[in-house]
Amino acid sequence: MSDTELLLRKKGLRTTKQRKAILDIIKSRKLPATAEDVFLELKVKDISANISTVYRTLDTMFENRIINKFYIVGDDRAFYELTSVKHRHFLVCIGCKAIIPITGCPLSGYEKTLEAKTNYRIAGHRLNIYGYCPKCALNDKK
Amino acid sequence: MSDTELLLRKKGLRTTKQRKAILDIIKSRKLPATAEDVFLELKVKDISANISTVYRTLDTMFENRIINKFYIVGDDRAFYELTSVKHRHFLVCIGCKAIIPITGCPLSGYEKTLEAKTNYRIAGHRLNIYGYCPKCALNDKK
DNA sequence: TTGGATGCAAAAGTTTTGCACGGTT
DNA sequence: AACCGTGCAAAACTTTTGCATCCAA
Repeated sequence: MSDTELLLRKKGLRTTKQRKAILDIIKSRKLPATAEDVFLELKVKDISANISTVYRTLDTMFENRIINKFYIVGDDRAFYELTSVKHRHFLVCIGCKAIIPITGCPLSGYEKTLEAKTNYRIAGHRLNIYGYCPKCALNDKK
Repeated sequence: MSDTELLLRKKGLRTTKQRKAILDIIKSRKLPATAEDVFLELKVKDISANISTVYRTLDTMFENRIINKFYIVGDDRAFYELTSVKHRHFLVCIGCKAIIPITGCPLSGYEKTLEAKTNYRIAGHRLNIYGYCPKCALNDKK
């Protein structure tokens, strides 16, 4: 049984062709993907899956904490990535919208402080950093 | 001339009834508002403004850096707030979706480090922290 | 007066839903 | 066999756009 199938079973989810394919795509991506990205890659791979199935599957996986879901400023669509990828953040270019991962999280330790201060049970955080990449910085003097 | 009008003029924007009302609403809110929030409050105040005008106005203000625009996990709509509010972050309850502002930013200093490391010109960041508020933590043992 | 802003209606884009059918367990 | 997942089509929801009209400068 494949790695991907195990991951689904562990959560009590049925292992269908579509789910395996969608999860494999998410796993293979170096960067977060949109529902459309997944849908198009399925087509390229000649695996039939309806767009509503893609959304439902991504939603199910999000609820089962297999993947994260988030938004990036400048783009109104949801992005998805494996929750098991090493914790990281993204640096987003305001100009060309390119996103690059940043290694090292500046928030280690902070969550505990906050937990004590607020009495919330902290589950995680989402941080994106915005700026201009070297190329766009040249075109956009501000 | 009102404060709100000055803010618009400073950016070279025309001061219309709708723009003043929309900006006043954003200013009066303690927490970020959605386009719909603004639209409904306009109605309550009996100020006629079309939903497309609300979006266009918010967009114009976003481009002129009068307001910020961002998303919160669990809600697919855009939120807006004044850029001039003191820099802050939000703690979002995964259960009841309540959001509370957090004082103190754990990222001061980090951006300069990153600028040196990446050669990007950093403009800012967006951080949200997720967890369960005391009430929801009781109902959702995980 | 004139160019930018608004209202209206229609469309675009993303995401969700009802229902019948099909596939996993 | 029972139940969950999928396809399809339609709808819901958020956001954008074209165009005529209106209004601030």
